[in-house]
Amino acid sequence: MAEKQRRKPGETREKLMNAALTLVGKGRHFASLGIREVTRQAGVVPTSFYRHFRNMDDLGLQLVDELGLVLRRMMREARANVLQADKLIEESVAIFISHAQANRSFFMFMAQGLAGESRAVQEGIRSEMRFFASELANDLRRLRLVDHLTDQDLDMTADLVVRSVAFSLTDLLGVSPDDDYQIEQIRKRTTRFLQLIFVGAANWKSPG
Amino acid sequence: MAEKQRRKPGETREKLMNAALTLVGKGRHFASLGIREVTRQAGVVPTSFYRHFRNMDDLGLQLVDELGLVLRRMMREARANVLQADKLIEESVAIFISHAQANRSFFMFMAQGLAGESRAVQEGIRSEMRFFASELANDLRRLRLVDHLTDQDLDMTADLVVRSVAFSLTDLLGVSPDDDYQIEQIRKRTTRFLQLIFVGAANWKSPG
DNA sequence: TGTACATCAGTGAACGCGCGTTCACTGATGTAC
DNA sequence: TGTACATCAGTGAACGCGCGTTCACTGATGTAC
Repeated sequence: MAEKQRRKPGETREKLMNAALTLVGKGRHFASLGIREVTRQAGVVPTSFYRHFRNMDDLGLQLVDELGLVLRRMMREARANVLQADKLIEESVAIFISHAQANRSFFMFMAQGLAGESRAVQEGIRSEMRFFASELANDLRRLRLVDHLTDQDLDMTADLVVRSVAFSLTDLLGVSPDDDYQIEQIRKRTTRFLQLIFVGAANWKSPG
Repeated sequence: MAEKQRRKPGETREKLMNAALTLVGKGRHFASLGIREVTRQAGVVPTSFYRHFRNMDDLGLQLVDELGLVLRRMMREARANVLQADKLIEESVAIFISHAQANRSFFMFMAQGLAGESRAVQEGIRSEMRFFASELANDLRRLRLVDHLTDQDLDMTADLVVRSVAFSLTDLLGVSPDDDYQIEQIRKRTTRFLQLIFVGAANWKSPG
C-alpha cells in the first residue's frame, strides 16, 4: 500500500543523505551520482528529492556539515581516551582508524570531495581539516610536549600531521574492511609517519 | 567539407585523451565525464571513441600511463637541476610546482583518481607514487645525507615526503594558476613540511 | 476545545533530451606477390 | 612497379533508455482565533 503520509520530520531527508553515502560506500564516486539513482536507493519517489535539496551539490554540502560532526566526535573520543603522553601517537592513530572503519562511507566521501567537482564541497572539507588541525595544535600546546616551537611552527606541525593521517585514510579506504593484516600495516606505517614528524618537531629550530 | 580520412595514426586517440584532460582541467570530475561529452570536446563523432577505448575507464587507465611519463620527466629535471645539496629541498619543491602548473590537468586527474571510481586507475596512480617514492629513496641513498637510516626507514621517509608533496598538490590545484601570492605561500609551506620531515629523519633512531 | 486555513512533504504522470551503443558504410593505408 | 585484398579508422543514422525537472494533486500537521 502507498504510504504517503509524512513521518518524522526530516526522515526522508536523512534517507536521501544516507542513500548517497551508501552508494559512495559501495565504490561509486559522488560526482557521478544522479538524483533518480539516490532516490531509488532511498526508496523514495524522485520528486521528493526537491523537497529537501536544490540539487546534488546541495546534498553534498549538507553531507560536509555532518562530516564535521563525525570528526568532532572522533576528536572528543581521542581526548578522553589518550591518557599516557608516551602512547599519544599510537592511541590516536588507533582511534582514528577505528572511526574511519565505523564511518567508512563518510570518510570516502571526504577523500573524494577533496578533489571533487564542487568548489563549495571542496572548500567545506578543507575547512573541516583546518579546524581539526588547529584543535590538534591547541592540544599540543596544552600538553607542552613541544614547548620550544613558535605558534606558527606548531600550526605547521599539526597541519602536516593531519595531512599525513588524511593520506593514510586513502590507503585505508583502498583495502577491504576485513583485511586485518593490511589494516594493521597501515596503522603501523601511519604511526611511524607521525613519530617521524614529531622527532622533526622536537629538533626543529625555526629559521630566522 | 567532411574530413573523414585517417590522419596520423593515433591522432584521434590523442585528441580524445586531451579532451578528457581539458574537461578535467576545467573543473569537471573524471568520474562524471561521458563518452559523448568527450568526443564532442575532441571534435570527433561519438562512434570514433570505440575505435580507441572500450569505455571511459579504459581511457582513464591510458591517462595514468601518460601521467607516469610526466612524473618521470619531472624527476629527470629535478635530478639535473638540483646542484647544491643544501638547496635540495627548496629547488625540488620549486621544480615540482612549476611542473604541476605546466601540467595542471594531468595533476588534477591524478588527485581525482586517488579517490576515484575505478579501482584500476586508483591502483595505477598509487603505483606511480610508489615508484616515485622508491626513486627518491635511491637518490637519498646516493647522496648519503641520511646515512644512519636503515633502508626501511629511508623508504618510509621518502614515502612521507611524496605524500606531503601530493597533498600540497591539492592545495595548488585549488587556487587560480595566476594567483602568484597563494602559490608562493604553498611553495613555502611545502618546503617547510619537507624540512621538518628531514629534521625528523636526521634525528631518527630506528625503534628496536 | 473546535474550526478554518496555511504550510509542508509526500505522490504519480508526463516532458523532452542526451546518453551509450550498435550497425552498415566508406575510403585511406599497409601488405603479398 | 602494379594489382588485389585485408585492415584500419573514420562516418551518420538509429535504437531504446534513464535522466532531471515540472506539474497538479493529496492528506497530515501546525497555527490563529
